[in-house]
Amino acid sequence: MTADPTSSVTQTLLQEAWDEFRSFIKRRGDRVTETRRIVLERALQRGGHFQADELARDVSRGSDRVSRGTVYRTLALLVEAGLVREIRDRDTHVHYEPVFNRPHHEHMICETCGAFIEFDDEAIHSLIHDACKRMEFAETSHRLVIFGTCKKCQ
Amino acid sequence: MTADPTSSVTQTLLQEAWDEFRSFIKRRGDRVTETRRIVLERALQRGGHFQADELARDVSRGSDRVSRGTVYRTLALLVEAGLVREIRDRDTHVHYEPVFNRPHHEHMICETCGAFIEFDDEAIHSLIHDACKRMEFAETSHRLVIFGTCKKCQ
DNA sequence: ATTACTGCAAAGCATTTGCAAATGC
DNA sequence: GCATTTGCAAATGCTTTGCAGTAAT
Repeated sequence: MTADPTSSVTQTLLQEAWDEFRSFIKRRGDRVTETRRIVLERALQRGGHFQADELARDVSRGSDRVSRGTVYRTLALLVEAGLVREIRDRDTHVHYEPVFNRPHHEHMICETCGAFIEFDDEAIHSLIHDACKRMEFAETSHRLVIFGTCKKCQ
Repeated sequence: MTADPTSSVTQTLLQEAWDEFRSFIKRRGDRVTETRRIVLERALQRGGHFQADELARDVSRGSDRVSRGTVYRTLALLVEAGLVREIRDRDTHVHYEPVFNRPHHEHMICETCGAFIEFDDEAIHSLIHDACKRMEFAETSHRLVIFGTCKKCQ
């Protein structure tokens, strides 16, 4: 149901995300800038997961250039806004994943080809919820990663 | 059921761990050294989680001094040997956790005080196993982390 | 005797930061 | 006009590496 192969992010989705980001920025009394719009756009356009440095390199070329430092600063802002989330699983570097308008899901990581496979399981969530209750722990979020070999690589 | 408050690692456990590490080293045709024994010992003595740099600092003082570089190299070896595992959750830096003779468990991380709370849930494992079967994914390991607020901090 | 291991200090590298210039409000 | 943001480049801090000396087999 995606729009077109080159950009998996529809214009409408981008618009909505930008509206949300803008409102977040204003709520904090900060400034809505073109630079921030560009970073958000490029981050969402990457689709799947990406690294800060990767995005920084991408954005440092072309007409809409944004400096490395600013990419890092804006990414942190996007995380605070809840539009992007940090993933720390594999290498030393933080990976990011857009969360805007995406349903909750867990990951399987193929140790052979590196693929991120998304899946979800209501029953697991429910058990996690129970475990928190049992331990008297107030959950804000959780993360489940399964390492192994994907179907293709077996 | 722990031995004494100052070191939660019994002498016997240390001995067993060292035997296992030694056998791993020999199997690879590498060399069994005093330095490696010291790093293993200090790593296990830390109990809970620790960071490489933390251990390096700890070990760089006192009579049994081991250099920073060697700590990192030995830690990598311990991971390969399966005596210690890497945890990448919180900050940019890798955390380590001894796995020798410790039962599998998941973590809850308190976002207020930073505590690592360990818990386990057979039912969750079983569902994870089912999910892998469904997705035709061959699991080698998994990791579940729940973020939130612990009982004390609520 | 060989070959691996260690310590040291230097190099790497993603990320952060300080500061002057640019920009939003 | 004033405060925030940006770009640039330099600094940071953990981690890795090269090399000469040391130790294990």
